[in-house]
Amino acid sequence: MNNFRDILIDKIGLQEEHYLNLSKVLKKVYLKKKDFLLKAGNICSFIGFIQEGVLRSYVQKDGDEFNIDIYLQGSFVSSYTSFLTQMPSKGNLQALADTTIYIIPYKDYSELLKSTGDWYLFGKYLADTLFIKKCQRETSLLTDSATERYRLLLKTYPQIEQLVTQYHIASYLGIKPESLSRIKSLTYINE
Amino acid sequence: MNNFRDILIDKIGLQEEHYLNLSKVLKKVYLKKKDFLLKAGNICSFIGFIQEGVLRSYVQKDGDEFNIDIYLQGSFVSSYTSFLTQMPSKGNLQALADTTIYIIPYKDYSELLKSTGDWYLFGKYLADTLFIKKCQRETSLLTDSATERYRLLLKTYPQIEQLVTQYHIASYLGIKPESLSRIKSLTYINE
DNA sequence: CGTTCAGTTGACTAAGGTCAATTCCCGTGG
DNA sequence: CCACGGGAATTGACCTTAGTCAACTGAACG
Repeated sequence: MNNFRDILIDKIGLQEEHYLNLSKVLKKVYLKKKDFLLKAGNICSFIGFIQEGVLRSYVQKDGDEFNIDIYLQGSFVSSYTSFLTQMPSKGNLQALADTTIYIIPYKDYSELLKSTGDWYLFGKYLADTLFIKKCQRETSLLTDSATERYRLLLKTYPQIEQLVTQYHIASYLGIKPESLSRIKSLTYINE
Repeated sequence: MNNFRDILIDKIGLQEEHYLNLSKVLKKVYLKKKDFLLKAGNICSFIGFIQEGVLRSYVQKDGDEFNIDIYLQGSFVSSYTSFLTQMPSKGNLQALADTTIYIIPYKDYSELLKSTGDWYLFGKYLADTLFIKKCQRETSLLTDSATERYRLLLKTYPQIEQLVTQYHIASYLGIKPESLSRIKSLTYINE
C-alpha cells in the first residue's frame, strides 16, 4: 500500500486510466540527505509523493529549528498552505536521508483538474487527510505531555527511531534532545 | 463583513442566487450560554455560521477540559473532522454566551453540492481556511511560549477578553488560569 | 447582605531547558 | 586491523516555566 498507484486507485477511487495520465506529468526527483525540496520564502509549486526515504518540514525561529512534521515512505509531502495560496512558504522541506520523490507540478495538477471532475477526488482526499492529521497533532500538542506524545509517535511509526535521529524526533515532539533522552531512560524503568 | 451573505458573495465568489438557495435550507438556532451545539461522541451533521455570540470547541482528558478553538461572530463552526468522516466527534461545541447560529444541515449541503458545481467553491474555501488556521495554531503551539501565544491571541482578537473568561482563554493557550493571571501581571511591568 | 463565581496571590512542586562534560558509535584513513 | 575523529546520545548540575493547591479579594446578582 506504499506505492502511488495503489493509493490513487484503492484509497482514492480513481481508475487505472487516471494513473496513466498522471504518470505522464510525474517528475522523479532524487534527494541526498540534507538536500532541500523547498526552502522557506519560496512558493510551493508541487505535491510530492515519497517513493523511498524520509523528509521533514520545519520552521526556524530565533535561530532554532522546530520540526512541524516528518514524512515517511508512501506519504504525500508539500507545503500545502503555500501550494494553496501560492504565497511564500514559512516552512522548509528537507530530506533526512537519501530520498526518491514523485513530483506533481502545480501547473500539470491544474490541467488534470480541468480535464475531468474525477481529479476533484484527489484534491479532496489530500485536503481532508492533511486536515485530519493537523487536528490530531494540535490536540496532542495541547493535551498530551512530552512522554505521551513520544509514545504516540512510536505507536504510529514504530520504525521511526531507525530512520531519523533523536534530534529530529525531539524537535517534532516539541522538546530538546536531552529531555527525550531522559524520557527514554525513564520509560524502561516503568515497564 | 460579518454576515453570511457577504462572505458567500464577496469572499467565496458565489452569486446572490446561490445565497437565496442556501437561505431556504438554513436553520436558525438560538443557544444560551453553556448550551451544547454538539457533544463528543455524536456525529457532526452540520456546518454552522455564527451570526452573534461565541462558542468553543474542547476535548476532555482525565477530567480536564482543553479548548481547541474559540469561534467568534462571523466565523464558521463545525466539528469538521466528524463532518467529513461522519464518525463520532471527539470534541464538544459549546456556547460561551447567548448565541445565534445559522445551520446548514449535512443533507441539504450534499444536495446543494449536487445541484451545481459552484458550491465546490464553498467546500474548498471552508476546507482551505480551516486547514490554514490549524497550521498556524500548530506552529504557534510548537514554537511560541505561553506569553507569546497570549499576545498573538490579543492581536488577532483584541476584543476577546471582553467576550470570554480567563478560564477559557487560558485553556486555549494551553495553560492554567493562574498562570495566565501571572503572565498578565508581568506584561504590564515590561511595557 | 450573603452566596457564588472569576480572578489574584503565595508557597511549593514538577516538567522541561540549558550548558558542559562524557560516552557511545561508526566510518575512514594509516 | 587498529586508531582516531566527529557526530549522536547520555548524564549531571542548575535554571526557568508552568502546575498545584489553598487562601484571599472583588464584583455580580438574587
